[in-house]
Amino acid sequence: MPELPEVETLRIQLSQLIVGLVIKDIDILNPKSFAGDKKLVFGKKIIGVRRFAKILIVDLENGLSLAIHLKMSGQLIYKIKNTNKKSKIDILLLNLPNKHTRVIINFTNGNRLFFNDMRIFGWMKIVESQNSKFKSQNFKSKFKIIKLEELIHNLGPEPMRDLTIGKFNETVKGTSRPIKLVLMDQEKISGVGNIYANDALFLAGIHPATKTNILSNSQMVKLFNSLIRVLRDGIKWKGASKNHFRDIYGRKGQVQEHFYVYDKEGKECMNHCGGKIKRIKLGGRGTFYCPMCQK
DNA sequence: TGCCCCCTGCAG
DNA sequence: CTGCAGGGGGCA
Repeated sequence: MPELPEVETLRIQLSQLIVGLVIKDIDILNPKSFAGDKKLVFGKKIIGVRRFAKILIVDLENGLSLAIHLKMSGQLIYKIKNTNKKSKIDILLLNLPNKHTRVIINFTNGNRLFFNDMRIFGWMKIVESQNSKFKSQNFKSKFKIIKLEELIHNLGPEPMRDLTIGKFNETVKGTSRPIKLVLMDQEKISGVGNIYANDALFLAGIHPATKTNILSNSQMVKLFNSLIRVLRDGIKWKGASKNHFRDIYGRKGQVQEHFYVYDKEGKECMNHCGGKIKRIKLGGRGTFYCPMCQK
């Protein structure tokens, strides 16, 4: 579920909460959700939290990292060890672990990080970080350790961090695929998923099925600016929680209150153009647009 | 480049 | 019951 803004929301929160903590041990409740030898990170301190597109990287002091992908239904929720103080946040978290909890990271201070994932598409993997001093032969491990580089080297540039309008043109041009599929193709542009692709195309006034190579320069400029805008607003509103997404405290984001066309089939277009939002299927994914405003 | 699949659960 | 869900890997 999470796209770039949702994962970025978690990265910001996690970096405030878990950097400096030491992993005591890890409970793997579903083996499909965790890859690697968990013992390699026991007793290791967390030194940073990074994000590459929709992948979170929790860096450890020994040159290993925990890579996390939430896919469609993953949640990361941090719970503080029993406190006497009752905050609103505690009330939200009364029942964890729950039936969808797949992994629990236990820290030496007693706090815990819960990885919930209803559909079991998401994963946590132990990886060797770039520039790490970690030597795999020092460990008797039955698992081959993946390099972080292998996980991320197919990712295209991220719109906000890596792209200008010129580079955006360069990356995207030359294909006749529908523009929406190109926006969602992680090897072309990384971080954009179904919600933000739909809404960016609405803001840009471009029909999602438009062949990419017939877009004009001015349309490309508009699209790039729209993309940046929906992603930036997405982070500002702490992600979209139409379904599963929760922030690190278990709270919903606000983006779903600001959808332009996503999930609005049959509703009046918010431009008051008189059109109603249509839903079609593109690349197997639900696609929403205003037939009046998006040509 | 497009289609099926991985899974669980919910709405219609 | 069918179809669908913020993703993406593997296969023709």
